[in-house]
Amino acid sequence: MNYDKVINLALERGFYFPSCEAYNNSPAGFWEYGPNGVSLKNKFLELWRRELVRRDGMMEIDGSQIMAKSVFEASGHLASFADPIVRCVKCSSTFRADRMIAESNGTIIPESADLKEFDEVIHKNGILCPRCQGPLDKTRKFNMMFRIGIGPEGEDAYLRPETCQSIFVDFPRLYKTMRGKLPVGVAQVGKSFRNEISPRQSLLRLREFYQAEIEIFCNPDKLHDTARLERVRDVVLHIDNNDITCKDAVENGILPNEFIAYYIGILAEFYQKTGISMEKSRFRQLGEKEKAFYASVAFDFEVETTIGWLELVACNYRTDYDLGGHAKHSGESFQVIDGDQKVLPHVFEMSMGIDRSLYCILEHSLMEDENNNRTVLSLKPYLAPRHVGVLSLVKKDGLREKTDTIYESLNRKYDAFLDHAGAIGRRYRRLDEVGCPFAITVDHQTLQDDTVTLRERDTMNQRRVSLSDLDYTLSEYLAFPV
RNA sequence: GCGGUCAUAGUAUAGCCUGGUUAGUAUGUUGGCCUUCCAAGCCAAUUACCCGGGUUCAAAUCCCGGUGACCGCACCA
Repeated sequence: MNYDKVINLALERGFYFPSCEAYNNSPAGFWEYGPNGVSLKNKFLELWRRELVRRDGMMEIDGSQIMAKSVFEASGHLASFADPIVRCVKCSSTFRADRMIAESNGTIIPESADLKEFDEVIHKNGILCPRCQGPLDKTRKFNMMFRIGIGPEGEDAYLRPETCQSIFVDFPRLYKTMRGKLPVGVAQVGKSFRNEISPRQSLLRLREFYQAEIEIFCNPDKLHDTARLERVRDVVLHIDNNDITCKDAVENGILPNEFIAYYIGILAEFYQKTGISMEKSRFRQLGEKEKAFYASVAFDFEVETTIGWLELVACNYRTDYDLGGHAKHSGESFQVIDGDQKVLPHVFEMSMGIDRSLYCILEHSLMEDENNNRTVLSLKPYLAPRHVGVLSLVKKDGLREKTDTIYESLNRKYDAFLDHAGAIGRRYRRLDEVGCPFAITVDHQTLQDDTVTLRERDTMNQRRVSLSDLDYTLSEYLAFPV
């Protein structure tokens, strides 16, 4: 299935759509989730909590989206989350200053260098616009963080460009009050904000987007954690073009240690359960130039879609970059006691893009069933926005009332959807399209023996189920995997 | 940000070149009739010219500007 089909489904069936549609000057890069999208997202996050947060005994927090300027001085975002750009006065093309200079005469200036250095090199060498040979304006920095003003004085603060900074800043309190013991994971789900130059492709490149981040604080001397690795030793990873178990990946040096292998393992098991095709997924180790400024080792979890490979999760070993930075800037201690050792913990993170993950789930789940002339969103039942359709075969003879009663008995526990209108086949098709895995239909026999037909989405098979068994049957079918 | 293409109902489209129609069609949606399990049929209703300015007696149509989308470049923790 392709991008166009997915976005069409998203627009038509209330998964997601552009923000502020009524206003024609609304900027790009902002999208909203409709009812089916929210329901899918909630269930995806419930799976995430089950498979990662609860499985590993992590803590979850919910931090502020607006954070003090100091936080981003310490984190390096003010200096490094920005590109030096230079603009042509004549044709107003904009270039990355460091790259343009390198291409023009081979001078390598680090992108984090002082802006004057760029201007000096441009001036001395008489570098002109590579496109039109026009003169170049002064180099300036484009920071991708949204700056905002707090209070009447408009004091500088920023919308967070990643959710994890509050995890780092909160770490000492969490560790003390929640009886922390290394290694300990802290997780957070929420919005992050980046002022992308050109947002594209709906959920895939947003200016305001959801992240689910996990930061695992660990003792750098204790990364050969064989006991943990045992739990996922046989999980097969597709990594750098090999299919290899977690255990073998460590032994062959593909993964640096048991600790990281364990987390990569549970992450892989989580994604397996989302319905994203594992044959179209891979882990990829990033080279020196691709890595983020804080990472010493980095793996991306990537998924192949009809518009290419998408990065869904960035797994970074951030060392003590963050806690060290915050300790230095705040003057607070971020060291903790681990056994008889005083350590500044290192951090391994799994930073997940939720919106992109949801897109991949949709694209990998959407099917065209030519034989039955229908579109089916073959979601895992536990992720389906609607669990069960509750339909009356016809409205008359008391069937409507009976159906309403059954619906009311289900709709607190399940995402049930009541529908009396139109031909039964049409109603089944509509449910198929939003991924509803089951439908029960009330017919005249129901009035006699309290049974209904239970129709299964993927096979279209039907069987009769007694109303007294319905709750049990549904709860079995819709349960999250163990 | 740059270049190219484009913008008409929830969705897909006709009409634009050559200005004047009640802005057409399909599908969807809603209500009704019919109907005892897979997009049937019939009746009715419903919904649109991206925004601003200009030209003109008259603009969906021509011109300018803006915004957005798609593709390419660049960018992308």
